[in-house]
Amino acid sequence: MNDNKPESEVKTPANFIHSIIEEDLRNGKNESRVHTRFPPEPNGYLHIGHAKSICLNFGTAAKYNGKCNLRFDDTNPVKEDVEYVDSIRDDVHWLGFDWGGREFFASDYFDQIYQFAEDLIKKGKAYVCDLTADQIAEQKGTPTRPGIESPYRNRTVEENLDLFRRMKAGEFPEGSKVLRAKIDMASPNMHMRDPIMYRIIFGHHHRTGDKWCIYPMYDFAHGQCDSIEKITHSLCTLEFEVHRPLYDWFVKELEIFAPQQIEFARLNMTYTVMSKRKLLELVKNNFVNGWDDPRMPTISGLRRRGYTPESIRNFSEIIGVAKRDNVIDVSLLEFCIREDLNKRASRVMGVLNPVKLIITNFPEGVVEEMPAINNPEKPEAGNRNVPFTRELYIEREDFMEEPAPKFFRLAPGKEVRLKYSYIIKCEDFVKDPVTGEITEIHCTYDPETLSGRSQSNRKVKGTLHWVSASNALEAEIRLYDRLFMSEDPEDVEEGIDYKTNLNPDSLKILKGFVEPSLSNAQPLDKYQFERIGYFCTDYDTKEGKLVFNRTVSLKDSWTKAKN
RNA sequence: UGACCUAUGGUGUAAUUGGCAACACGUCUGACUCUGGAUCAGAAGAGUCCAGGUUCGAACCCUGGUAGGUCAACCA
Repeated sequence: MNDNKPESEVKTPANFIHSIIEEDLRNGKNESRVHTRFPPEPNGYLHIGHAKSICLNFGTAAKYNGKCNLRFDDTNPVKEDVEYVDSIRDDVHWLGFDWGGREFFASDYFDQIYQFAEDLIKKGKAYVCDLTADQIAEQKGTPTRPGIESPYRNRTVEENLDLFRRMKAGEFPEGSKVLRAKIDMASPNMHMRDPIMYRIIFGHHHRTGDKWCIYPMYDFAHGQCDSIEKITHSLCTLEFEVHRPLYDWFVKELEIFAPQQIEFARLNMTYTVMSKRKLLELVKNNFVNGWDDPRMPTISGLRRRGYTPESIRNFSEIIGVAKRDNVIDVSLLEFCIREDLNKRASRVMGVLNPVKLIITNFPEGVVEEMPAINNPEKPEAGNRNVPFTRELYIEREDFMEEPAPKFFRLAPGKEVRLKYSYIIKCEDFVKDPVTGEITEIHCTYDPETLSGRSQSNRKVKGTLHWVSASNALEAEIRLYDRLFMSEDPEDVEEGIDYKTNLNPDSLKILKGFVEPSLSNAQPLDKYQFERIGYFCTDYDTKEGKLVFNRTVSLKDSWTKAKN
């Protein structure tokens, strides 16, 4: 019973990261500051897994009155692109987070990082190595076998400094030399075996252009950037756990501000893939229609699908943060969007798979305006009128010539309520003699069953949605389903490609009809098509052409009972 | 045959630091309903990876196993 408690007093779910932070706060560490960062590499679009990280980083900062920076980790010019920078900014912003002008790029710090490298050389902790990539890999050893030391390991400080400066000056070809940290080739941690700090790349950088021909590796950039920005808690995913000793080593040797790296388990979800590499592959090979295809787990895809920022933030909250590997059931994501859209989406009527229904005792040419409630969950959303006429379309599925048990809908001789309208009775139907398809359903209506009239409270088992055949708008309906058929698409036998698990029916395009109130629907407007599901207007909608994407279906106990 | 990490209902996350395993999703009932939606009421489902130990008492501590994950890119 905390109905009267202000939001801030409501207990928020604890996680191990917040426990660590609260401990730090108690100890007055970092002057009790909390400063996080979200550090994407601009080499792809953000996905729902990033959303988890974004919500964690920005959410944590907000919770402890701290700050969160947006920092692009752009240390590899051959993979990165401004297109991605722009999409990342849009997505983080759309999710509802603001970095208050603290938008940084690792490349902003290249001068400083270069200086750090020289500092390490001068301390005798780094050296220029002339080994080839293959040789370095070879001499690195394996997790169970120690590596061997590079023959260049003991060059003098002067020689190293000279060589490194000449690397910077572009005197050596790509791949001919690297700068390595001098740590321990026998370390059980592979990352401590004289890791590469700088490599030569003559690519064009999206921000620094051709200024540099040497670029720092992740390990010699990330922690340094964190330190420069005085990040207190550097949150990252589990695979960086083994990098932490190196992260700490650089910070210690450089004698610079020491952020604390904390690792958490990345998000996995059923029926989808989450690696940028695979998502890029799906886009590049046209298995989907771009990064923002509504079937993609990208933030832009979810947006186009009709997801709201609130639902994604809530999802991130609900799934929690821990260190064990996890696979979240997509049904939880679907629950989050249904819950949100149930409260906010306007109800409308749309018929996806139409069959004509004629009310034989209703006058021709008459249009009756039926008042309809826009959102029963939100009375202030008001009402609208829906035109009712003699000829309607109803859902083909809502009629059965020979009704199955517990089928509460229309069948010969049966009565049903037309939502916001009359109770009708099925008198007859017309069937195509060749195809066997039902082409027309003939009904009679009872005028006294309209709201407010004498028989309006009569109970019938089923209520159907409908549109007026003469007034409805044609619309393209895109029904999206899960992208993959198997729960774990990547779980394939040796030699089998995960793409064989792609769901061939993940997109079905229909021509349907919607009520005329939708004539002015704008892209991303969200609706509930009564009894069917939540839909949102697609970007492809333009004057005279309506396109709706199905976000998620309504829970459907009839379909479930049928099977 | 190394290092590091992890192990709690079908799924995910808790358990105020040693005190009767809780919440959410999902599943199943029933009520209500002009959405087979929503809402409401209820149920089933784990004895916490295994084996020992400490303790009046262990999901939490100790010992030893087992299983899974990560690490050998001039990627991040």
